[in-house]
Amino acid sequence: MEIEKILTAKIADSFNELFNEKVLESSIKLEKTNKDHIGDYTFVVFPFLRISKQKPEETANAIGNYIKSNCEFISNFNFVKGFLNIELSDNFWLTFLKNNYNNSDFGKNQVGKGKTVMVEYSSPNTNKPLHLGHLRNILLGYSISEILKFSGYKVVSANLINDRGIHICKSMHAWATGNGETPESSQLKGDHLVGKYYVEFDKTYRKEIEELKKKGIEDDEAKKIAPSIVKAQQMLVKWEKNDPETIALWKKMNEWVYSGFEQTYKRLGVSFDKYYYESNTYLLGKDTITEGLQQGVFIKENDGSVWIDLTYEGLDRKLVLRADGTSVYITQDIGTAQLKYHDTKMDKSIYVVGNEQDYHFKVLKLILQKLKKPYADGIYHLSYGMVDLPSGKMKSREGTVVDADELMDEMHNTAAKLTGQLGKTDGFSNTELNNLYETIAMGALKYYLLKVEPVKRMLFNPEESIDFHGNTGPFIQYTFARISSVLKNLNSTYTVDVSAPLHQTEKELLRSLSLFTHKTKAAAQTYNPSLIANYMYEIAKNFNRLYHDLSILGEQVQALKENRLAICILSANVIKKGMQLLGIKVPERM
RNA sequence: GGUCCGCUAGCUCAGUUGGAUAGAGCAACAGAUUUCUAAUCUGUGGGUCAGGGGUUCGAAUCCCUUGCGGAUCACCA
Repeated sequence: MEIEKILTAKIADSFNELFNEKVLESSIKLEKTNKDHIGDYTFVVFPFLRISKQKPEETANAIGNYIKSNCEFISNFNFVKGFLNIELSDNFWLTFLKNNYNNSDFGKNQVGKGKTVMVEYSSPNTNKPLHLGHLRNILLGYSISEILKFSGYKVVSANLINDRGIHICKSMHAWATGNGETPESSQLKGDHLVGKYYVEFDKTYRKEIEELKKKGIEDDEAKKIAPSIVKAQQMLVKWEKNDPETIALWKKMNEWVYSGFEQTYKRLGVSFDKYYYESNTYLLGKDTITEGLQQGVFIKENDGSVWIDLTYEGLDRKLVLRADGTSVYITQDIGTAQLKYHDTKMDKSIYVVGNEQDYHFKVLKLILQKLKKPYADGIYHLSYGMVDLPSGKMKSREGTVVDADELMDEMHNTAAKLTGQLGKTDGFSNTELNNLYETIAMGALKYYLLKVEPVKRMLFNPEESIDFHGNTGPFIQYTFARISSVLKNLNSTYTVDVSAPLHQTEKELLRSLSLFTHKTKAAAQTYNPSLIANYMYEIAKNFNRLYHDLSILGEQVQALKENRLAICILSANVIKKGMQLLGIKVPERM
C-alpha cells in the first residue's frame, strides 16, 4: 500500500537528516502495531542503533519527531523501548474510504498482469462418484482460479479425466454381468450407478480370492488368477485393441458418469474451460522421451527400458519408458504438459493434486527442466493434505467415505432447519427459500474446507461443519445480510467528509479493510485461499463489533452518519468480493 | 532405510518478510437486546508453540538434532 512507501521514505530521510547516514528503504520494515498499543504502524529501531549511536528510546523519539513534522498523515507517535508506534490521522483513513468505497476494483492486484496460467483441478476417475476429498480439491482449484483472475492473470481451467484403465474396466465387467440397469431405470445419478458396480466388482473379486485361498493358493497368486480380475484385464486388452463392443460399453458408462459429475460441478458452481481425457493422452510423451535420449537426459538400458537418474538431485532413478516401449504414468504427464503448452502457451501451470503425489510432481518438473522445456519453471504443484474424519482416514473398503452429493444434501437440510427455527424469512417464496438454504449450506461447506491452509491435513467433523456460529461461512454471510439490511432503504446521495472524527471501532475496521489488496496479492503469490477465508472472518468480526457499538442509521450528526454508511458499503463490497474469491455467495437477507 | 510434509489451549484452527504480554472459534461459566437482523456482541478461565541445542538486541517463525503422525521412494495410476 502506498502509505507504507511514504512512511518508509520518510524514515529513510530521517536517518539521513538526523544521523547523516543513508539507509536503504528496502531495509526499513514496517509492521502492524500490536493491538495493545496505540498506533497503526510500528517501526522497530533496534537494528539501526549502530547508526544512531543512541539508546533505543532516544532513537525512536528523534525519528518520530522528524517524520511527524514531515508527513501530514501522521497525527501522533509514541514509543516503548525500541518500538516506534506511528498513528495515522483520521483524515488519512477517511481519504482512503472516500477513494475506495465506491470502487468496484478495490482489492485487485497486478501480480499476474499480462500472464496466462492454467489451473488443472478435480481430475476424477470415472469409476466412482465424488467424495469429500474431491471436494477439497475442487474448491481449492476453483478458488485459486478466481484469486488469480483477480490478480490480473488470464486463467484457463482444465480437468484431466482419468477415463481409461483397469479401474473402469472393473465397473464395466461388473455391469456387463448384471441386468442392464441404466440411470433412468434405476433412478440413480450416473456416477453413483457406475460406482455401485465398481463396489460390486470388488465384492465379487474378494470373495473369489477367499475361495481360492481356501483351496491352498497363495494370496498373491489368488489376486492374479481370480476370474473377475482376469475378465477385467481381458476387457482392457480389448479396449486397447479398439474392440467395437467394448468401446461402446466404455463410452456409454463414461457418459453416465460425466452427466453425474456435471450435476455435482454445477451445484458447486464450478466449470472448466478445457477437458483433457487420458484415453487421448495416455500415448503421449514417447516422442519427448526419444528427444531426451538424443539430448542425453535419459539413459537406455540393455533391455530397452528408459530411465532418468535423479540421484544427484537427491531423488532416485526413475523409469520413463518400459522395456516393451509402453508408457508409464510419468510419460503421460510429460506428454500432457507438452500438449497443454501447445494449446495454451501459459506462463504458469498449476496442478491441484493431493500431497501423496508430491514426489511425482517434483520428478515431473525436474525432468522437464532438464529437457529445457520453456514451461518447466512455471509448473507448480498445489499440494493439499488429506481430509480425515473423526473416526480416522476415509476408507472405501470400510464404507467410511463421505459422498459429496449426500453431504451437500445434508448441509442443505440443516440450513433449512436452522433457518426455519430463526424465523426471519417472512415473505420468501419457496424458490427463494430453497436458494437461501442452498447458499447457506454451500457457504458453510466451502468455507469449512477452504479456511484451512492447503498444505495441512485436515479434520472434517460433521457436527462442527454444520455449526453456523463463530468462524464459519454463514457467520460471514450473516454479516453481509446485516449490512444489506442497513443499506436497503438508502435513497439520498451522500459523500464522505474527510474532516470528520472517527470512532475507534470505525478506524479498526477501516484498517482491516485497507489490507484487502495485500491479502489478495499474498493469496495469489502463495496459492493459498485460506488467507482470504481468514481475512473474511476478520472483516466480519470487526464489522459486527462496530454494528453492536455504534448506531448507523440512528446517528444524529449527518456527516458521521454518511461516513458510517460509506464504511458499510466498503465492508459489503469487500465481503462480497472476498467470498466470491472463495466461490461463496452472500445473501441480502437470511 | 532415503526423501518430503505436518506438530500452537481439552477439540478445530489463525499467527505477513524473525519483534512488544502467542490469538480466534467450539466446549465451560458470567453478562448484554423497548434499537439498523441475538446465525450477534462483551467478559472469565484455559499454553513448556512436540523435546533439546544453535544463530541474535530479539525465535512459534531461520539452522541442526530427537520424538510423534502422515505420505512417498513400483516396468501401478
